[in-house]
Amino acid sequence: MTNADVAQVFNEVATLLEIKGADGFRVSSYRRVARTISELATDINELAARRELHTLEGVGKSSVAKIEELLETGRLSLREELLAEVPESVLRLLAVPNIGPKKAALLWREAGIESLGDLKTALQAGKLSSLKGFGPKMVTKMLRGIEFIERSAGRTRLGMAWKISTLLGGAVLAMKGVERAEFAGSLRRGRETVGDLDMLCAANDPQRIIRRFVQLQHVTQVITASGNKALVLVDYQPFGSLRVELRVVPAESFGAAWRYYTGSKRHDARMRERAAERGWTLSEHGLFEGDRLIAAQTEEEIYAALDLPWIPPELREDRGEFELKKVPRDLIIERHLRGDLHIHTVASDGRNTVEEMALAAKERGYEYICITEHSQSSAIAGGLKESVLHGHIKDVRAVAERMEDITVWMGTEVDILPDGRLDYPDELLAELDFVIASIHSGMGTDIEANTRRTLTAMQNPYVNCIGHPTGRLINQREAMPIDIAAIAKEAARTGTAMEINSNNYRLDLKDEHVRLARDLGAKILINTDAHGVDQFEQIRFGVMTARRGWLRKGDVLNTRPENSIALFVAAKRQGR
DNA sequence: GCCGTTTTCGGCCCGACTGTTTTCAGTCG
Repeated sequence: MTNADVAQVFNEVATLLEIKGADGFRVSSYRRVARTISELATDINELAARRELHTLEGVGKSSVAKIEELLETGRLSLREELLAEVPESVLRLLAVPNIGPKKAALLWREAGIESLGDLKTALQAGKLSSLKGFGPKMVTKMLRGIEFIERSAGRTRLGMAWKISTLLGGAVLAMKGVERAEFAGSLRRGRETVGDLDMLCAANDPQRIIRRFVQLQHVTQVITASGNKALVLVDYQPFGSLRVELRVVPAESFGAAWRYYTGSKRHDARMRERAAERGWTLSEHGLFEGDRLIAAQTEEEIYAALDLPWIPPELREDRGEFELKKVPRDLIIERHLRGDLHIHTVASDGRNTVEEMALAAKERGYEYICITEHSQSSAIAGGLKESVLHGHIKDVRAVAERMEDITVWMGTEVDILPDGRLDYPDELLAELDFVIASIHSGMGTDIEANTRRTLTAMQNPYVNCIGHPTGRLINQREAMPIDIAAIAKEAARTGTAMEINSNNYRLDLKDEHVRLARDLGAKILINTDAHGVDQFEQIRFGVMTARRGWLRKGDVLNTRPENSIALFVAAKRQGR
């Protein structure tokens, strides 16, 4: 079992206990164990073998025994006992708004509801009106919630949410009387997906702003609107629809509200603890000692009052940010990046020419790019046959000659074949400046086979980077099971970088994997995998992901000048 | 279930909102 497997079981047990009505603190301790394990840089099996499980934060005697049981037998008797009482499908009811553990238990016990489908049918038929907490308003809300779940499959990709937020933010800022408007929530923290968009604005006349807001052109449904807030559904085609919550807050306490609604919930909980230790209270209105206001106007003031540096939103996940004496000044930002080494053109499945891509990159202030078309096995993606690649190398070199103020390298995104060999011979790879190797097909379910396949590819002296290492497509395709820790160690050993693919469908490596890989010594490359000039801007999402993985400038290969990249390649080829 | 100790129990983050079997439990963030 992997760390993620163990964590999932603990999470499931927590939810099952919650439905059964177990003590809330007991429930949270299971969640805490799950979290600790999922964020662990070490293999849980190793820790268990070394008898060090008890050293983990929040893991006591009882959890040690349960982890050991899981690792030894692959099963957990507590989980099985609970599942004998509560069917697994009942867990999914919790995704519906206004249904928590209590109502889920009620639905299942009193009405025999075991799935979302059951619930929808029963709600529509008006069969639940006798149940406590299922009045007409609740029924309407729940039905809308179920429809939303069905329509959006849960969460929205960061890239789409970003587009919508930009458009909507502009509309709100343009309203008379709005002094300031900002987004909060998981969008601000740069999470790969977003549930609802949380938006804040500062204005004196909240009711007027709310009235205007619900009448905006793209608002298709008003879910609630009262006083200083509104929850609406907005629809911006072709990007899609999303729920947006706007709160109008006073400018004097904007920082308090922004911090609060940015979350994460766990980060906020830790902040409240810190406030409580000092006998203070912290809320969306500010930091208070009794009735006396200590800080509210800016986030910085609040953090400072609690003896903390201002913590960047991407770090607010309670993953160790409270132990920081100061936030690293060189935490990665977009401006640190000097180039992009994963770019497609019309020669394979891109939409722009080499020259167009190079000019667009130069426009962004990049010093270098690398053209990396697909290889012959990726037929659907217009992969280049060996003979065609020879010609393309000449074409790209010719463009490179002509370009001023930007270096254009020639590379490839070569397929990693099922046995770990590459889709081009070494002699051909040797002619290229930089080689990304990626898996595009035959992503198996066997973690050992997948891992071996990638390890083998990394051992090739011409492979400089593993592209999108897990192959996931957010909301579309699961990540293939692969041992990231093993790959990161080998990456560090062989001098191979691991990619953060900034495309908002991929964001692969994902945040926790980024941090793990960094901790194990791997260098990271943040690329866009741009298939057109319009996609360079997606680098933003890769950088956010990198920040969520706590990367600093020095951890990222493409913050280095071009000669240093060339040295990185040469060192591996020469076996240094 | 965990943790720390004033050490084997008692506390663990908490305010706002909402529907409503009207006085608060349940949910949310």
